[in-house]
Amino acid sequence: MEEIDRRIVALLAADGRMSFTDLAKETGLSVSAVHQRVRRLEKRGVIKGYAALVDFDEVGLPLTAFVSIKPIDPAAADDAPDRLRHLAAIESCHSVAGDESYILKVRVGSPRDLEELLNQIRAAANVSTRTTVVLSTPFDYRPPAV
Amino acid sequence: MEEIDRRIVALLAADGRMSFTDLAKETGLSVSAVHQRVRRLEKRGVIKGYAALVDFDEVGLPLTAFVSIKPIDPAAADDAPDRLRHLAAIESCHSVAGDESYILKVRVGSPRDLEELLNQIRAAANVSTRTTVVLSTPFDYRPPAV
DNA sequence: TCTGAAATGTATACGTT
DNA sequence: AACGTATACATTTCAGA
Repeated sequence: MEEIDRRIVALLAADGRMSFTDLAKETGLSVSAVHQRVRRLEKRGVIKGYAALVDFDEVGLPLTAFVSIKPIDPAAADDAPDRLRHLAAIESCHSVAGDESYILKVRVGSPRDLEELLNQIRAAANVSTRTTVVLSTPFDYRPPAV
Repeated sequence: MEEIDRRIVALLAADGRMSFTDLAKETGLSVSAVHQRVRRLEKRGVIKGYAALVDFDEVGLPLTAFVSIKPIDPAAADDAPDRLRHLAAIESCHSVAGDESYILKVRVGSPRDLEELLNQIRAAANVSTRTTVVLSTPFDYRPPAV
């Protein structure tokens, strides 16, 4: 990818609502040229979307945890992501190298909600779970240095 | 927090560039009422910012990993986050319960870059590291169901 | 905290280079 | 690819309820 496109991506990753006017100033292009480039980056999937970054404590989801999962039956088909997608408390699902097969990041309101979620995960995907509770988050969602 | 504010937060978490006009339609408020609420949510820190979601494969950062760290000297002051913040490849830093003290999520271009980053982490924070490489990401950055 | 209207600023389509 | 212009649309501010 080319220099100006990288710059546009970096600027929007850091401020997803930056106006085309400001992007034009930062890149030295005209507003319409920037506009074209952003639309092309969206269409090509380089920019997959935009999100507001939310303070989870403020919206009733103060408990974050990492949940590593391992199949109970290693011979069974591995469709865990499809079986877990409907659980909205799971923010992300990464397939990983190592002893376990996936690492999930989950957000819930309370330890009780976490307990219930773990039961749902185990039942839905036929897996065992290992949970690491997050105590605090010094930083998160930092934009990539593209 | 109140019903309409929750809805606004959920809508912006799912589409960070949604216009005030559309937010007004979705919530049944006037444009200026929505506008006021969004500004208030931003000011109160419920909405911490906005980000474009980037395809990391497309911007030259195809390798993601989780790095768990543990202090070499357990008696030393624990200022690892401050010592690691300057490393842009670290997207997030969570203090966790369990055997290790922090879990970092990192993005790099290649195994060689990962090796170098791990050396920087160990040197900067005087920690040992345990790295779990991400093979694929079935889903990520899902908006919270506020 | 809301509304509606006015003023300003931005997004987008289109024609041109 | 990029630019400039014209128009449509969105944001922002403000007075008043």
